[in-house]
Amino acid sequence: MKPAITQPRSAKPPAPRGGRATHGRIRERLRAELLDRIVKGDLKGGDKLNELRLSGELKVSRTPLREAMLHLEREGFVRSDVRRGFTVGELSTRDVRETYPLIAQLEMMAVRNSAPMLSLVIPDLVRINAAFARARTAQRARHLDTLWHDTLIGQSKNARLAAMVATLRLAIERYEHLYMSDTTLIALSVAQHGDIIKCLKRGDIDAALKALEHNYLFSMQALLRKMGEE
Amino acid sequence: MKPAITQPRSAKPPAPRGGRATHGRIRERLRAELLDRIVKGDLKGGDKLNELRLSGELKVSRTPLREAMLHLEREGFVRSDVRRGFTVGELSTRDVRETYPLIAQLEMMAVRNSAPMLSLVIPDLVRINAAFARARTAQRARHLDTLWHDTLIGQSKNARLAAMVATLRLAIERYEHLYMSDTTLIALSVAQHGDIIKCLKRGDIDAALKALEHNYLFSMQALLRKMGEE
DNA sequence: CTCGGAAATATTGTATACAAAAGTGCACAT
DNA sequence: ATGTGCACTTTTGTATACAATATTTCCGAG
Repeated sequence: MKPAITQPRSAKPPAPRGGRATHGRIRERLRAELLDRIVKGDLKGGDKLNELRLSGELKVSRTPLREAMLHLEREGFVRSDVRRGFTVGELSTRDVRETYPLIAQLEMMAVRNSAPMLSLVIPDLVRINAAFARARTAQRARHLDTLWHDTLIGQSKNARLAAMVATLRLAIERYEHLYMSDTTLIALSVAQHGDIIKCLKRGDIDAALKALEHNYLFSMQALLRKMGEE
Repeated sequence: MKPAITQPRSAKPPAPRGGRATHGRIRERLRAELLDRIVKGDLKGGDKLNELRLSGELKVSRTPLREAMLHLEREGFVRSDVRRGFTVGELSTRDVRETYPLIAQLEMMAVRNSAPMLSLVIPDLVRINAAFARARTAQRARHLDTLWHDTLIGQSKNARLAAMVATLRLAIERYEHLYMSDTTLIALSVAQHGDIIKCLKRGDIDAALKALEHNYLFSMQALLRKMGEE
C-alpha cells in the first residue's frame, strides 16, 4: 500500500543524468514516506534511522533524506542527537497527556473563530459522521474522523492554527493506529460528534466547545487506558 | 552585537581539517544567526536568501545553511518556492491577527494547566514587572516582557505547548521590533501585567485568563494601528 | 526605442566526497 | 574467563560537484 517511491533511474550510479523528473521536491516525498511509515507503525519509537541504509533503500542521496528527517524532527516525530543521528520519537502516556488537550484547545479556538460560518458545513458534518458510523475498518474510521474534524475547523482562516492542528493530528494518529485498531470506540465518537452537531445547529457555541473538548478528552482517556493495559 | 560566527579556519578550501570545534551543530548556529537577523530586521520580509552569497559570508558550506533555512521555514520565518529558493517571510496585518490570538490562547492554556503552582512564581512576576516598568530601551522592554510571560507559563510541564509558544513569541518579536521601537506602551503593559498578578494573588484564574487575553489583544490592536499608519 | 527571444550566467536541488566522531570486535593481560 | 585498550569499521556532519532550471543579458526585428 506504499506509494512506491518510484524514480525513473536506470543509469549507473555515476551517471544519473538519464533521470528526469523529480519536480524539485524529493525531500517532500521522502518526508511523506517516512511520516507514513512512522504513523503506520512500520517505524517504531526508538528505531534508529540509518541514513545510508535508508538512502539506499529509497534510492536517493543522503541530502534530501536528511532534509526530510529534519522536517520530521521539527514536527516532533523524530529526535536527533549530536553525532548520533536520527531516532524515531518514543510514544508515551506523557506525550498523550500533552497532545490531546493541546489539539482540543486549538480546535476549540478554530470553532470559536469561525462560529458564524459553521452553519455552512453542518450538512457536511452530518454526512461524514454518518459514514464514520458505518466505517468497518479502523483505518477508514480514523480517516473519516480526521475528515470530520478538518471540516469542522476548515472555516477558520487562521493558517498558523491550521498547520499546528494538522501536525498534532498526525501525532495523535500515530497513537491511535497502534492502540485503537479495534472499532469498539467508533460508536461513542459518532455520538459525541452528534452532540457537537446538535449544539451547532441551535447556535450554542459554548456547548459545542465543551462537547468538542469532551470528545478529545474522552478519546485520550480511552487511549491511556489501552496504553496502561500493555 | 552579532555573535560573530567565528570559525577557526585558515587552511585552504580543500583542506578544512585544520579546523576543530563545531561540536556538530553548525546548522543550529546558522539558524540562530539567521533568526536573529530576521527578528532584528536586518533581513526584511521579501528578501531573497541567496545560498551561495550567505554561505560565503558566513563561512560555511551550503549544506548546513540549507538545513538551517529549512528549520526556519518550519517555524514560519521563511518561505521556500520550488526551484526559486528561500525568501524571508513577509509581515502582514493578517499574520498579526492570526498570531496574537493564537499565542494568547496557548498561554491561557498553560496558565490553566499550572494554576496550582502559580503562587510559587508570583514574586518573580512582581519583580520582573517592576524591572519592566523601569525599562528605558525598547529592546530591554521586549526582553523583560518575554521573560515575564515565560515565567508565567514556565510552570506548565507541556513541552509541545512550550515549544509552540516560544516560536510564536519570536514571530511576535519580529513585529514589535519593527513597529514598537518607542516605549510609550510599556506603562500600559505593566499595568496589565499588574492586573494579571492581582487576579492570581486572589486565586481567580478565570479573571487572570481574561486579563492575559486582554494583554495580548490590546498589544495586537496597538500594533495594528501602528502598521496601519505607515 | 521597445519588445521578444536566444545565449550566457547564476542559483537551486541532489549527489557524492571527505574528515571526525562513534561504534565494534579482537587481542592481550590479568 | 573476564576486562581493557586499541585498531578497524561505520556513521554522521559538512564540504564540494554536478545537472537542471531559472534569471539575466544582449542583440535583432518591428
